This record gives sequence, structure tokens and C-alpha cells, in this order.
Amino acid sequence: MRGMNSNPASTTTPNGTAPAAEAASTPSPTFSPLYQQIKALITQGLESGEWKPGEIIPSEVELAARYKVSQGTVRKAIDELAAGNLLVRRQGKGTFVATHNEDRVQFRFLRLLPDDGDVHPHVSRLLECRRLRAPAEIARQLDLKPADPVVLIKRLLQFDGVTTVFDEIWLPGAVFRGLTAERLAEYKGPLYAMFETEFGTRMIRATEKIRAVAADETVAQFLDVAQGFPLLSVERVSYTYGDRPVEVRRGWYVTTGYFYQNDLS
Amino acid sequence: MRGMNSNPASTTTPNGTAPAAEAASTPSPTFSPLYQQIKALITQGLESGEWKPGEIIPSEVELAARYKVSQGTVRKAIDELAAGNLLVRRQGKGTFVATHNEDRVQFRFLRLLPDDGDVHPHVSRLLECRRLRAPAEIARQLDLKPADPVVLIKRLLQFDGVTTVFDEIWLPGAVFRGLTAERLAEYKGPLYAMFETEFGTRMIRATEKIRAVAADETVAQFLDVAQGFPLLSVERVSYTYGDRPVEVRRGWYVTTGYFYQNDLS
DNA sequence: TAGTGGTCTAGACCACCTC
DNA sequence: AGGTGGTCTAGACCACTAC
Repeated sequence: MRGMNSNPASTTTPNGTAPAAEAASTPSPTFSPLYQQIKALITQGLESGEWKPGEIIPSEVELAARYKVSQGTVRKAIDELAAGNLLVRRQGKGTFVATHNEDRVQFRFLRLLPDDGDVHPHVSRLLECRRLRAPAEIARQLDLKPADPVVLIKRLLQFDGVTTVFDEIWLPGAVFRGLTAERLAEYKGPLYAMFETEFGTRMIRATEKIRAVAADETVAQFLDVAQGFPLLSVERVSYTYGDRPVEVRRGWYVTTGYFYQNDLS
Repeated sequence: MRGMNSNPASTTTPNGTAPAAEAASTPSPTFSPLYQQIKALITQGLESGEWKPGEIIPSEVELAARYKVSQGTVRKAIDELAAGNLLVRRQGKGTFVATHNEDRVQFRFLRLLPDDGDVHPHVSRLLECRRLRAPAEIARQLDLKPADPVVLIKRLLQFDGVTTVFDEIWLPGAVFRGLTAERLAEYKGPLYAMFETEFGTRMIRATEKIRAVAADETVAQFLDVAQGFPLLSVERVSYTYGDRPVEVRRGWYVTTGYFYQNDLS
């Protein structure tokens, strides 16, 4: 697995038996470091379900042997995947596939905090869950064809008994086959945990567009505020492996007593 | 520089002449990796002004020699500093101290983007710059004593000719000695670039609390919107080396045609 | 051609966890 | 005791930039 780019068979390495990735590597001027290729191979294993969320992956030495590279190289690959929150390292134990389940830091995707730093667990109340044909804008954002089937979920979040968030969640129907109000109601825990365990779709990253808007009539009712009340509008697109968009979420947040926390660095 | 923690003088290393950091290291059960200590030493150099923003720092081999460690160790230290946006690596050239000046990505701290992705440079209009005694809340956030001197700047930002942001910026008076309306008016470029070059204070990271609020009378006037209009309220605290807070900024954003962009990962 | 950061290796040892 | 990730080293070579 050495010298895959632009050099004539290196001199001292007892090389041989190239792994599967060899086919994908080009001896062209485009240069891709070995650890990047290993990173891609490991990502394949994650995406294909070879290693599922919460499970342990093979040890560094084991992977090094499998891919015929040094431990340092798979280490660098894992480092980057861990930095991207795809893997979690635990010294003395092993490396694990990240999960939205036991991850006690679920506030990675819900950044609404109370003015006093106390941690109040929130309660979800399902309003609606139905299937329909994707509106043009949603189809565009989910990379679907217009009128492709989608699932629309509407719900409220209550913090400490106070209704604080109204969410409209759009999902591609093809991926979330069999998602019904009943199954949503049954499930305990965060939505993303359910998506991951029940539908094999793991949210990796998301982008949000945040605005201040006036509450319209329907949202005002749900959130129990006056029409025209200032709300935080959060429009999120979430992505899974391969940067494929798999969720559009439009949220309206009441930010009295709560704020959206962001860190710049 | 080897075996600084919990091990009896290693066997093969031709060691000697410990660097300054040795004093700070404890042979106690608390373990601190070598590269973390190197990282601290380099950070000292940045903080003390030995290497100024935009300048190049010594090469990896040079630093390795200076600190009596291997290149790999200083490499890991620099890696983390680069990840934290304190340093910038340029292959073939060297490693440079990050700066708010030439950094074409100044949108690291101003995340307001137009609905159409076009890039419109913004114009700043200074409203006021005066010195006063810190209100209790500001003093607390800036880690000052109440009534310590502070500088208060008020300004507007115009995007494409449209007034979009009203900012109140609070700075510790002791650090920003000699900051006047005149000097602010003269200076071209971002505020943080000025703070860095004129006052030797570099903003490293910041935290923001974001809310939707109704425009009060004075803000409404400045932003040319109706009283009660929904505005994005952004309360930022910025930190410099050593996580010392050096700025409190309260911004009101008009988010019609613009949005606050955030990435979750 | 020389210098810089970037990659890759092989091996030693340490800290942490489990059995 | 044995496994895992974490640190550190020394050395080779590659890619990029300058002169």
C-alpha cells in the first residue's frame, strides 16, 4: 500500500497484495494521501453498516494489518473521523461508532439553553405525521424530484412545561418507509436516535439559517404567544454520509428565558 | 525533555538542559503530554509578541531543536494550534501567526449572509465612541471591577447600502488606551484587525447568545424599521489568549434578505 | 537546489481498562 | 497479564515554494 502515487515502486518496502482501494487510486497528478484513502475505506464500513452506531470497530493494529499500512496511518485516518464526530475514541477500550443514543451531548443539534444554566430535559409533543408529495422548495433542498413522496412531521417541544419550539420536519419518503405517528409516539428519546436505530440513517452534520420573524397566526397559537411576537426562525438541512441531505427542519423558537447558543472559533 | 512524568530517567535518551517549562511540570499523578507543554510554550511566544500576527514562526525542525524534542512532537503541537486558528500552515513556505488582517475569511466572526449567496462587502458607520465606567453587568462579563473604565462604541453596518446591523461594543479601557473616534474613523478594515495591529489584542474565540427580540424605539430608528419589528439579538463575548474576555458586543440584526449562518457538526 | 510542511514507517514505551 | 488507545522518537521520502 505504499507508493500509490507518482513514484516508481519504492526501494526497500516488502510490499504486496494491494487492498480493494487500489482500484480507485489514480497514478495521475492528483495526489491523495494514504490516510485519506484509509479514511474513505473506514467510512465505507460505517455507511455499509459493517460497524453500527454504538459498536466497537477493530483495533488500530487490526485495521493496519487489514489495509496493509502502518498503525500510524490508520491512526491519522481515525483521528480525522473522530474530529468529525463519526467515531469516538476511548482510551483502553477501543474506538466506537458515534451514536445519537447514549451520547449524553445531544445538545450538539439542539442549541437552545435556559438563561440560568440549569439543564431542563425537554418533552416532545407530536402534532401530526403524514405523507405527501414534496413541494418544489423541499424537493430541491432534499435533492429529490418534485412531487416525490416525503414525510412531514409537526411537533412541539416543551421546556420545563413551557411550549418553546414548533418544528416542521421534512424527510424523504423513500428513506423513511414505515414511519408513522404511532412509531413516533412509541419511541423514547431524541428523533435522531430513532432515525439511526430504526431507519439506519445517521445525521452527521447540518447547516442552519437563522432569522428573527414575527409569529403568524398558526404558529402563534401553537406557541401560545401573540401574533407578531418575535420568534427565532431556524431552517436546518441535515446531511448523512456522503453529504446527502436527508432532513429539512423549520423551527420557530420562543426566546424568552432561553437563547440559542453558538461558539465562534 | 523526555520522561517528564512519573518515570525514572529513561534509559537511552541523551537528555539535558531542560527548557523553561520544566518548572511548571509536576511529577505528580497529573499527566501532561509533551506536545501539550510545547503547545503552551508556543502559545507563550504568541502571547508575548515574540511572533506577531502575520509573521512566520520558526520551522518545525528549528523549534524541535530549541525545545529539545522530536519534530513529530512540535508537529502535533502546531497541528492543534492550527486547528484552533492560532496558526496557519502553508506547505513549502512555513507556519504563520494567524491574523484578522489579510485573512480573507473574516466571516468567521460575522455570520450574516444575503439570501442570494452573493458577497457584498459591508460598510461601517461610527455613531459614537466614548469612555465611561463599566455597568455592573458589563464589568462582570469582562472580568473587571465595577466602575472600572471601559470604552463604548456604537456603530451601524450597511450591507449593499442598507442598514442591517446596530452594534454596541464594550471594551476594557485599560487595554484599549488611546482608542478614540478619530482613530476608529481613520482605520480601514475590520475592527478586529485594528485591535490586533493597534492594540496588540487578538480575538481568538467568542461565544454568542442569540435571541429574537422586538425593536425598541432607539434601535428601530437606527435600523429604519418600525418599533416592535423582529430583530436578531446577538450578544457576544470575545476572548483572547488565556481565555481572557476582552470584548462584549451586543448586536441587533435586521434579517430580511439576510440570515445568520451556522454549521452544526 | 535548498528549505518548508506533509506523509509514512517501525518500534518503544506509557496510561487506561478489563479479565 | 494482556489489550487498547496515546505519546514520542528517528529517519526516509514526497509535495510545494522559493531563489
